[in-house]
Amino acid sequence: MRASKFHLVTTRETPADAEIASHQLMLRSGMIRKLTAGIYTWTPLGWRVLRKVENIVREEMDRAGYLQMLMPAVQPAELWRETGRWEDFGGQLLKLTDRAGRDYVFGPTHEEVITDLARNELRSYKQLPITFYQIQTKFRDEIRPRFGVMRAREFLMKDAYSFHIDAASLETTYWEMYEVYARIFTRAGLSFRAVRADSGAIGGNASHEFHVLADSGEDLIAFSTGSDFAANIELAEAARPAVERPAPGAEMRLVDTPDARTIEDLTVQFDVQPQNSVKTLIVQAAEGQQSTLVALLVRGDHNLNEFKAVRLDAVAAPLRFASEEEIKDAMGASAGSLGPVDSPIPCIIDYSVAVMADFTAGANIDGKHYFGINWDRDLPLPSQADLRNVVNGDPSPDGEGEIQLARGIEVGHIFQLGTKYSTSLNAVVLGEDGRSHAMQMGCYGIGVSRIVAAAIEQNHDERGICWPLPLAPFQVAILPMNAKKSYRVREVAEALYEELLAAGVEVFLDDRDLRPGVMFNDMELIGIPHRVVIGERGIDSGQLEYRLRTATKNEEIPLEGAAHELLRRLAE
RNA sequence: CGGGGUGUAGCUCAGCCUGGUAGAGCACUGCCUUCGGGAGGCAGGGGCCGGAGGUUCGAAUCCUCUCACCCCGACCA
Repeated sequence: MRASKFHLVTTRETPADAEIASHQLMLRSGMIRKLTAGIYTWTPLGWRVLRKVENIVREEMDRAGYLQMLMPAVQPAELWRETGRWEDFGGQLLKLTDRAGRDYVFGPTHEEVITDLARNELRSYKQLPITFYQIQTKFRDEIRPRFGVMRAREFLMKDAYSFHIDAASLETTYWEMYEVYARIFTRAGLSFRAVRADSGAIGGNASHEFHVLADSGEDLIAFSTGSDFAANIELAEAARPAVERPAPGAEMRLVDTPDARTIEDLTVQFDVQPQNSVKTLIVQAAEGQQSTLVALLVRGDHNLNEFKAVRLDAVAAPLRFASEEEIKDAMGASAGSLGPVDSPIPCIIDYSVAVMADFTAGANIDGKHYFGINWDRDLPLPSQADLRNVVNGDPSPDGEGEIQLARGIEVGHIFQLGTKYSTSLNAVVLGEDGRSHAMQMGCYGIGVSRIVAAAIEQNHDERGICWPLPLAPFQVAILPMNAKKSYRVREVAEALYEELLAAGVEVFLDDRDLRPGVMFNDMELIGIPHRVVIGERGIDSGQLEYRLRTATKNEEIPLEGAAHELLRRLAE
């Protein structure tokens, strides 16, 4: 590609509304343009990268024998009513109405459509197992789209669906897909981690997420230093403390703490360590409990894990924190002065709270805390559960090694759905036994457009993007210095360009006749991995200046046979 | 959806408090000089100041209402 024929529009200044590196760099390099909140145009530059990701995904899916297809983006409401998701999917579902007043959705996912197809097409276990996939635009009306294409409302997704006669077959395909995903992210040149995940609202048994590791990631993932344990923090169990509760060492006393509403206030104003205090959180109780609210207690330096909390029988689903008024009514005190002593509502404490002694908690009297609380002596030990997020240094739940936390960007998610959709949509086949069986299903997603942003998060520096070679919009940039004045520079640049082009290399010739600094900065911003500079000096000495985007120093390659040398380096 | 904020040229922003001819830098067009890390000069094009009402002789500026976008919280590829 010649720069003069390409649409390259870079900016020096960072658009005001871009927060994270990938969003800023995608806008500055001109890869994307915002049309409206959470909806983006991919320019020719961005589209080249998006297509690279898409091709890797397609090639690996095809190689595994999965069948590509294309389903409609606009789907009739009836199907969604059949599965109950017309109501259950919530506000993220974009609903449309046609001129006759019929309802539709713009597909946020395609379980309904594929299962409808499957119930009409699949009759016999002999047709199973089978896996379909598509790469298509999805729309989810996110409450708060942000970070550019990282969390867009309209986005490109690869979604796959598998159908099976039994759970064993589903499991086989599931793990096969796990391997295919690992190959895809490896080929894309990404550093990633597969972790156990909450199967959430989609339902089903096993589920794994694939995360690209990046400090700006919105998810926390936990993995073990001593084993292959890896899980989303939502799911990672906190090991029960191995220690016994120490004997009481202090009297319980009521202390005036008028200005202490948070654990931090307590540690600043009094001689209290966060790990020796207790946080009391009030949530809605499940139907039929003795009280409408329930108190959840975690150590002051721990955080409540809402996914664990909501799974407790006593707690209402979905999780709802009590309002200020509800707290005041039930407890007689405001948030900030709550605790287990004389609590009018049931308490559930985290395992780590059960082994605390001489600890501090609110007194359920505004502006007062109890210091030196001890279970059994001052109040009965309440029921216990795993309520908290794991933290760095916790023992791994499998007993091998310690927990380390890292930030990740979720780019893939695989689920074993079971028969959730095949049952509600009556997708059955005849088995070997001559009877009808609801098909077992799996579903498997990859955020194709999100991968582009995630790759940038993981691969950039102060100058711009550093594409992994498989994702780069162009592999080689040729920068002629002062070409207008130098016939030789033009000749050499053109010859090298043509030679690389003929060899099938995606090469970008910057023939814009700009000042060198502008070209260098543009090529570094858009992240082309290999760069060759052609100038009079180099031609005289028979050497061309070469540099890898991620390198800090120039190298020289011989002018004679430069194309071959570049091809060799590209193949490395 | 709650809480906070911003809307002035393609981009980054000033001007608004204290009403009186709409600005800068970058980008864009032409010419000249310059030419190995975002050059300089000259000349230009481009804005119903988000929109609608109101106050006023006069509104980007003050008031009311709207719309859009961004940030902080719960969801997801």
